[in-house]
Amino acid sequence: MAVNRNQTSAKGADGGRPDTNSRILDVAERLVQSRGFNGFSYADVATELNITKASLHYHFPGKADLGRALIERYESRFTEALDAIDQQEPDPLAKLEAYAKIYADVLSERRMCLCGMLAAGYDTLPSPMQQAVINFFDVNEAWLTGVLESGVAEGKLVLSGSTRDAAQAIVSGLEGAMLIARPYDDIKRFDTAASRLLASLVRAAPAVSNR
Amino acid sequence: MAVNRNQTSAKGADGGRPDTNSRILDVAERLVQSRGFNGFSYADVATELNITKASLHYHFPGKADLGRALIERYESRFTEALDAIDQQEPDPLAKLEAYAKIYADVLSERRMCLCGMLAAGYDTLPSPMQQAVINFFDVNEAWLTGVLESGVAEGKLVLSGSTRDAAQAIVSGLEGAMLIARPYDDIKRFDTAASRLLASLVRAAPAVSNR
DNA sequence: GTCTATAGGCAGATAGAC
DNA sequence: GTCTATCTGCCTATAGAC
Repeated sequence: MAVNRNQTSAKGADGGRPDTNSRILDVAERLVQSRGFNGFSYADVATELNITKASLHYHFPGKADLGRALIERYESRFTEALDAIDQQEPDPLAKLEAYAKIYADVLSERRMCLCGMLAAGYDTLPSPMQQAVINFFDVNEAWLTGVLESGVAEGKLVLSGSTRDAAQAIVSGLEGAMLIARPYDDIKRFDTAASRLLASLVRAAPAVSNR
Repeated sequence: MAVNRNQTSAKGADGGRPDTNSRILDVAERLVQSRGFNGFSYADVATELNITKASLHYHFPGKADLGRALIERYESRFTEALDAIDQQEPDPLAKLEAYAKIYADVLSERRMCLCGMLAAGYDTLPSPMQQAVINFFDVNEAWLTGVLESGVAEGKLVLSGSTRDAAQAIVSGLEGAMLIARPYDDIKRFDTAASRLLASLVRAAPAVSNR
C-alpha cells in the first residue's frame, strides 16, 4: 500500500496507460516532494511529459489548482493506506509500525512527505492549499488518536500523556525524521529515529505488572 | 541567549545602529525562516531596507553567497547559545531543556529553524549551502551526544539506545515539532511535543533502583 | 486536448555614474 | 557604498488555431 505513484497510476477505463491528468499529477507530486512548491514550474512538468505549458493550463488552470489537487489525491491515498492497516493489522502497536512504514516508503524514493514539504513553505501557499495541508495533519492525528485509544483500552499500550498529544508527537516526530534524513540521504537515520519514537512514546504494556 | 535577531544586531564600532551588512542578513534571515530560500527575493529585502537590489549585490554578489552567510551566522549564534548553556547549566537534563528552549524561542517569532527550513528545500540549494546545512546538524548532534554521554556517565540519564541515535532523534524531533506547529500557529503544540520527546527519549534515572 | 505564439511580470545579475 | 538603468531569462497565464 504505497502512497507514492510515478508513471503507474490511474489507468484509463481500458486498463491502458494513465490519463494525462494523472500523469501530470504524478510528475508534479514528485517535484513538489523533492523541491518544494516554489521549487518547480509548469515548464518542469511539461518538459518531462513532452507536452506544452499551455496544455498543462488546460488541465490545471493555475498552480494553486494543481497544488490543491495534489494534496487531495495524496490525502486520499493516505486514507486508503490507513484503511488497509485497519483491516490487516489488529494489534495497535503493529498499526503504528505500519504507519511509520508509510513514511519510510515515501522516503525510500528520496521524497519528503508532500504535506510536510508544504508545511515548510506554508506561509507562501495560496489559502486553499493551506487549509488542505492542515486537514491532512488533522486526519492523520485523528486516526492515530483512535489507534492509541484502542491500545490503551485493550491494555496493550501505556501512554504517559493524552492520546492526542501522543498522536501529535508521532506525526511531528516522523515528519522531522524525514526532514533531516533527506539531506543525509540516509534512510537508516529515519528508521532509527522512528523506532525510538514508537518504542519510547508508546511503551508496550508489560505482560505482568510488578508495581 | 536568543538565536534570532531582527533590526538589533551587530552594532557599529560606535555602538550605533547595525551596519548595512547585518541589517541585510537580519531581514533575509527572517524571510528565509518564514518563506524558504525559494520564497523570497532580493527585491523583498531591498524594499524592506529602502535600498536597491544593486546595492544588495554589492554586499552579497549572488543569492548563494547571501545564503551561505546566513547559515554561517546562524550556526555561529547557535554555537554561542550552546556554550552559554554549558556554562550556566551543570545538569544534563537541564541542558536538554535549555536546548529545546532555543527552538521554542525561534518558533515564538513564527519562524522555522533556518536550517530546518533549508533542509526542506535541500535539493534546490547551491552546493556550498548544502554543505553548510549538513554541518549545522552535525554540530548540534555532536553537542547533544556529549551532553547525553555526560548524563549517562554521571548516572543522571538512562538511554535505551546509543547516545548518537538519541541525539539524532532529539534534533529531528524538535525540527519536526517546529515544522508542524507553524501551520497551526500553535506554540503549545511544540512545547508539548518537545516535553514528551525529552521525557520519553531521555528518562531521568530513578534515585533508587528497585530492580 | 494539444498546439504556437505571446503577453506581462518578476527573477537574479551587471555596467557604470556619483 | 549606493544609485539608475538595463539585460536576459524564466515565471504564470491567456488567446486562438487546429
